[in-house]
Amino acid sequence: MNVQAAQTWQGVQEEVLRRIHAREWKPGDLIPNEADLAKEFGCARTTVNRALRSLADGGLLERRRKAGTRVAAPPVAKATLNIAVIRHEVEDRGARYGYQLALREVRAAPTHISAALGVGVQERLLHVMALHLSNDAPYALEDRWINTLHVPGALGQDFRSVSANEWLLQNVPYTRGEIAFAAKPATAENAKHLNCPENSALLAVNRLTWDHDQSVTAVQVLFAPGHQMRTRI
Amino acid sequence: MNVQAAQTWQGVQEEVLRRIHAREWKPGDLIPNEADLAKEFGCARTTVNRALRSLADGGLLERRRKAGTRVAAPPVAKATLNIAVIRHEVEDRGARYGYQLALREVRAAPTHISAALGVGVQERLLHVMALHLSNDAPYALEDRWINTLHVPGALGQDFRSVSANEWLLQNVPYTRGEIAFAAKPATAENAKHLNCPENSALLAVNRLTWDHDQSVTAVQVLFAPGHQMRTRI
DNA sequence: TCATGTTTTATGTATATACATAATAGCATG
DNA sequence: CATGCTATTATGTATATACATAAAACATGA
Repeated sequence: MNVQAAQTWQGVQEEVLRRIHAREWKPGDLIPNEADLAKEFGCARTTVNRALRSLADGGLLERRRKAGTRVAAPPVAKATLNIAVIRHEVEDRGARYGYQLALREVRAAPTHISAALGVGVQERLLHVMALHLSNDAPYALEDRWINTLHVPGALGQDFRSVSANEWLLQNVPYTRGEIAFAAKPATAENAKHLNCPENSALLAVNRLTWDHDQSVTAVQVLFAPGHQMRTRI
Repeated sequence: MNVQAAQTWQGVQEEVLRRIHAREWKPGDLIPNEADLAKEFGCARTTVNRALRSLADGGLLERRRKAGTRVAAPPVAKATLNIAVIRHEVEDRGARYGYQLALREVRAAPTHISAALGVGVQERLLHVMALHLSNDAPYALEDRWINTLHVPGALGQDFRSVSANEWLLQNVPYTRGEIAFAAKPATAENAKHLNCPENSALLAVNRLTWDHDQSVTAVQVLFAPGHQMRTRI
């Protein structure tokens, strides 16, 4: 057989990938154990382990102690989207970034927001709406509620020049969060800000972040019509 | 200082994470090198390397040879979405899956499709449209073009009981692909299939997959209004 | 001053070895 | 026959050691 090959974990990974793509090892198949592969490739088991672990992280292999390693079936594609500061997103596209604060108020939140943030319904929270611009055209509309019980420092910010998006990321840590992607029709208010027809289809990204057991912020970002989020698999 | 701690790479990772969250190491900061951390934690450098590498994979750290390791600034959130077979997606939600083939034809594709697939404009490709149902309600509309030059076997499938989505994943390997998420208004035809008003906001997922340098398929999946894709960060 | 070559340094990787752990398979016992 | 114990096995992890490599820092010479 094609013995030898590379002594690097990347080399092993490549060969394993090749066998999967070539259907030598089909989805669901049990592949040889690490020790055998190490012997075949003429490298240490550690090296094989590194290669297989990396593929398992990527979802292409499934590993269980004693049971062995098998090709994932069906091969799940993992799309990794980078959720960055919106300013950087715009600048990375080579466009000029602009920012406009549309609203800043402190008041009790709608029930679905206070419930999501895990605070009392009568609790007064910081509500910020802002428009992000790309080359002076509306790019995204940010609608955010900040849990001021956990982040009192936000009350001292006017968010007129630095967006809440950016300020929070730089000043308030979070340990976990949830993201949901959906399509929503533009409300009259959305349409006014984004300069698009009412009921336009908008890509909505909803985020909810937590710092340990304290909620930090709930935000909805609505992108201008036609916006795409892209990634490779 | 708090010496000792864990001898496991997960333990080291936890402590490093704690320091980042506690802002002991702020975004942009250079953190101690592996050898020093190993000495501090009383473990091998390999163990520290494993912990830091894992955090770097997750986007929380940035590492460069000689330059050292620093806390990523801004901390980029990576949202990983699992793109699975639609049938499994429905069944995982505890719903009954249904499938209806809406159209199957072989003809020249629109130019944007043939361009994306890298085939001649007059090339006849396999075009399949199908509806995926969840508890008999429309769940997603799949609009797919298959590069029959590379996947001639698809011509022998009628896709009446097994969806192209599933058949391709089980029978045709791919090595890379692109995914784009967007919101689109429902066309009259979309609306008819998805049983929703025309111009409803629909979440659209476009995928283009390749097997080495050969295109495999281009597909657009339109989800019924209100659909969300969720993930944790 | 600038370009170029050299040294230094932090991360990246490979290896042998050892032990830990999860899960299966087989065995024994009631 | 069911049930629980035990041995086996494949992956998971920790360690010392060694060397590779990228990149910054430094030195050198035109």
